[in-house]
Amino acid sequence: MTVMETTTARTDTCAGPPQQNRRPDGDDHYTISEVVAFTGLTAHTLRWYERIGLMPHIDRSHTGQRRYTNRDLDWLDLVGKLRLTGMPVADMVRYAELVREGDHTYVERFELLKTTREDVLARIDELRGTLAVLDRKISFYADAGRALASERSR
Amino acid sequence: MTVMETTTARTDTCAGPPQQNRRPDGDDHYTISEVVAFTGLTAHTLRWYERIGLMPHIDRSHTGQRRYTNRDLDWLDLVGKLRLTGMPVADMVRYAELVREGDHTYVERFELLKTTREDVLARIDELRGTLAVLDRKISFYADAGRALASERSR
DNA sequence: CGCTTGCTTGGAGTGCACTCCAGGGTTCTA
DNA sequence: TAGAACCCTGGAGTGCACTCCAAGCAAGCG
Repeated sequence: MTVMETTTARTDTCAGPPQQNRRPDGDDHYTISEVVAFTGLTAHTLRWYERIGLMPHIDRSHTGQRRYTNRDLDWLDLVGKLRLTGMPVADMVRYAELVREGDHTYVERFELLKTTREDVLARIDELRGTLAVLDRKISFYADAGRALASERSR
Repeated sequence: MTVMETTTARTDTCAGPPQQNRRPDGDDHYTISEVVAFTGLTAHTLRWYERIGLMPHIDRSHTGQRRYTNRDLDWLDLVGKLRLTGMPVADMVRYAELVREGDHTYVERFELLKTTREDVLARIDELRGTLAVLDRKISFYADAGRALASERSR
């Protein structure tokens, strides 16, 4: 029995609600510019992701142009989320390698996700700390502004 | 009447609880390596901050070595917080310029702080979104792990 | 006094994550 | 079938935020 089928990569495409405007599985071949429209990334960046191993090798048309699938879009969604966490690209490449290597990397992937989760929580806490400082300064400025206003109206 | 005294910079040093191990105002002269210990920044970075205008000109000893004051440390605390928000250095330099320019930049500083606050709130929300995705994947992996375990024990 | 450690400078170098370019082939629309 | 718009490649360039270097002066110690 195989818990995760690497060939269909269900484990790594459960990244959220599906995007709109997708074609049904089966005739899901998107050009690079369509993927640009979906993801907001540039074509340059998409090719670069592929070069550095952050994307699997993308299918090609008979003339060599890239044709992305729904699965590729799902993967890009996940990558987008991981990028938002501030995870370095090198770490995402590592994760992509683990996925490619198959089921036996399960534990390492799990650990990586949990570590990332902790990092995100820590970052949120950090931001809450800066928010407190910001609020203190903002209310200081607001008070100063009120003092200025009453000064002016006198 | 002057709402904010730029010379004492009270407005820009209310950044939080004071650091430990500081000397009392009056004989507060710290070498660059002491400031490194306080802030966690490198000496290179401290000099670079000064060069780009993110720090005011720092006092010098009779031989030309930098002597930081408590006020400088307060400012570095604030810079550290702003840096944690992800604010670009160029924007922090802009803020530093506003402080140097005096009271008439009050409104602009206020706006800048409020914008930063909104950015931080948006960033926290973004991170919460990624956290949701991460949690979904993590629980997926946990379930897969349990399935694997029961498989093994059978 | 010599040695180690610390500080000074301008300018060059680094690592990251893209971003763009030249020079070509392909696909779509009128 | 022509022209516009799109896509391909390897490699070079960009912007940010540091980070380091060389060469020299200064301070503390045995």
